[in-house]
Amino acid sequence: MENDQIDALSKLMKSMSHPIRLKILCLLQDNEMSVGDIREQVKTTNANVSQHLNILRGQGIIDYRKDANFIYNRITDPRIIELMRHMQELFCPTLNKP
Amino acid sequence: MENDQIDALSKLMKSMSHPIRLKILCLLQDNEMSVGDIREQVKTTNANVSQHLNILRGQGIIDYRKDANFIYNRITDPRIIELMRHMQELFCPTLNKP
DNA sequence: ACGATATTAAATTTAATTCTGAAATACTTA
DNA sequence: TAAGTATTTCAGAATTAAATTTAATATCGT
Repeated sequence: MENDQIDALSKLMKSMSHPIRLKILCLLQDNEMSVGDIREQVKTTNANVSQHLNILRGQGIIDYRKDANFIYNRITDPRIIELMRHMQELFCPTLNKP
Repeated sequence: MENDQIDALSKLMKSMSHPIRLKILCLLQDNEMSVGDIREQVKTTNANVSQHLNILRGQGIIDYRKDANFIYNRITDPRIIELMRHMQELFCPTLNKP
């Protein structure tokens, strides 16, 4: 594995590994959500959520659509959904048990 | 997914997502390696490698065995190997192509 | 035991993130 | 247009992480 790829992957992982951002990604696995909805779940300020969303957008992980004065966010990169699924499977034993 | 699990996973990911530590994990995917060997590949100081190894040890990701005045490091958690493999598959298109 | 090499630990400095609160922008409805 | 709601931006303070330097410990071969 080459150094460029390692750097790129480490940036991606770093952007995902903040607890608030990881929780946002969990929430967005299933549904798209507005900033306000996310703020409620994550229990922080609007500004804080907005900044974290920007970091995820910068990595091309999420995207948004505008409707009225709401912004609905969703995961764009299917690999991220796949990765989240796999990590939950590996590290969250209480989930996905039949 | 619960908050505890999110926090635990974010800590794990954070510990993996430093470029030097990610590279160390790549190197250790196949072989065990001494600190000096790692230092050569990663091109930094011994002390720096040692610090990063300590962080990975603290997360239970890697382990070591002593032989003479060498310390051979290896990945202990099979889930980490599995995760590394999967991430390379998803994000490193040049690898694993037949 | 001595000198050489490998490794770890502690302390300091430097740099990067994160949070907060206020102000600014965008859109909607009355 | 005025007022209300949702979101973003900005600047600074607070926190946390990283690198460097230096000192300490351990093990080998002779």
